[in-house]
Amino acid sequence: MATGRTHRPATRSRGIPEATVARLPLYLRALTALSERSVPTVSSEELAAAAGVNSAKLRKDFSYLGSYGTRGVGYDVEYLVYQISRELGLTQDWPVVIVGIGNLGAALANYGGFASRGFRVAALIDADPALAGKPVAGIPVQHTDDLEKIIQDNGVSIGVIATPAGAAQQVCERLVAAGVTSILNFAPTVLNVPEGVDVRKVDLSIELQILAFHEQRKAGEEAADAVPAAATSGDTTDQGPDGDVPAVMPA
Amino acid sequence: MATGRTHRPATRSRGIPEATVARLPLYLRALTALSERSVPTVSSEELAAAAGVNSAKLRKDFSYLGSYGTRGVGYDVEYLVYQISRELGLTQDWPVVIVGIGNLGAALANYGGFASRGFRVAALIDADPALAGKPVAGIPVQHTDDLEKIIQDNGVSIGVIATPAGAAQQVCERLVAAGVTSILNFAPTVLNVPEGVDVRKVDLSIELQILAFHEQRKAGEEAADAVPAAATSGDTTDQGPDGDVPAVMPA
DNA sequence: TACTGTGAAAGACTTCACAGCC
DNA sequence: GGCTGTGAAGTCTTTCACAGTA
Repeated sequence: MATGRTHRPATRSRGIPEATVARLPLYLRALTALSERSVPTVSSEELAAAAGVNSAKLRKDFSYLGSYGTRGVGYDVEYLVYQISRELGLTQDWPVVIVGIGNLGAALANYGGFASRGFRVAALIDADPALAGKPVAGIPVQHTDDLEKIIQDNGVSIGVIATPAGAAQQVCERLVAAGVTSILNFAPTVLNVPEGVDVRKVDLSIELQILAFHEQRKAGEEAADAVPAAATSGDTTDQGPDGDVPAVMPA
Repeated sequence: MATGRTHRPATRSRGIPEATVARLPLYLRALTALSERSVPTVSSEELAAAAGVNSAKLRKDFSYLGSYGTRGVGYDVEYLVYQISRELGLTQDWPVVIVGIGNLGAALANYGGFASRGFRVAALIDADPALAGKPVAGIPVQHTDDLEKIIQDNGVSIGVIATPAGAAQQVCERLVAAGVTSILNFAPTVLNVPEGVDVRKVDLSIELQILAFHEQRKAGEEAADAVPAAATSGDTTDQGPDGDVPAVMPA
């Protein structure tokens, strides 16, 4: 999914498939919950259910990390938590800046899921002078003018953009120039970045649009039952219309 | 493919690939921007750049919808906007409820990207009685007690969950029981839903974790010249990165 | 000429199914 | 017996490359 990829020929390094990487946080979350309940071990079947995937996929995913399970028994919860955390790089501290402290930026600043996973909100930045100095989630908002200094002083390599679309590219360029090499973009626009910089995007309305697509199709199917209009090439019972997807889908 | 029809292009064309569906909103966004600038036509190359994908992929994607371009010329912007909107089901009105009006719920309620795409926030719902009646984004918050009535009165089929993780499954069940068949879940938990209900999830911290993974790897590459085994953290029981699994086989 | 539309090839990801180990 | 780890098969997605056409 559209991310500036820096592919090198991969000497003999750990080539974990991108799809697997995207699921590791899911497993980690499920494992953390088990850990909090002091569950010592878990089978691939149980963990898969908790993470919302199937067990074959989970085992395959884990096989890319190494052989961390015990046949006949399952996986040691604590050990797996550690291994996955390490693989994801969550055993280190990641200072993060959030640029654009509107509703969304404030929500992000308050979001508990960051701190609990090694991410530390090092600074909040906004272009509105009226916001400067005002605390959000206990952190004073700083003005965009100081962006470069903030990045450098805090050794920030991950930036979160929650500005309006119109400001995003410019903010992005300043972040990159100041040393940021990973960007999480909430602005509904495509960011152009140089090689070596990763961008991931979250667009709230895109997800809704995908839901609408499937929702519409459901409605269409109901109607098709009632009035079998044209025989659309077709066939088989409607049990499993091909696009109908399992409950939880990959992001 | 066999379907050479140019008329009445298959609303019901068998199976647009999921990957394509997920990109349609991206194209739509880029096209909308062009439309606002009164650009009449666009080539696959230009549009692809604006959407952040490559042109072959875009053309392939469009080929699933029908033949909406003109060889030697490109695509008519307005026409494509309409076709994609229709395909996504955005030409109809989708009343949506948001459950959980914390920071994130409020941000979503205020988010402009919904309204502009056929989504209408029909109601805001929260379990906190203190919030009841207070307007957020101009819409008064209603109490969870009335959830079922709200869903039914408004004919809502899409629900957005922005509650804490602990409340999400229960809210989900009530939504589904009341008739909701598509859910956008922001709570960091897996939702169990019956067949026929679609769930899409957005987990803000997952995206950051994926970035951290790549970020970590970048750092590793820089240092790769130095020492083969970074003495990062003690790999006590671990096999170590050396004698490791073959990871990925060269296909 | 310039660009779309699309088979066919390549690649990525998922699932199957079972060998191997506890 | 129960469960992991993994080749192999199957499916989905991307990319190539070029025929077709306004």
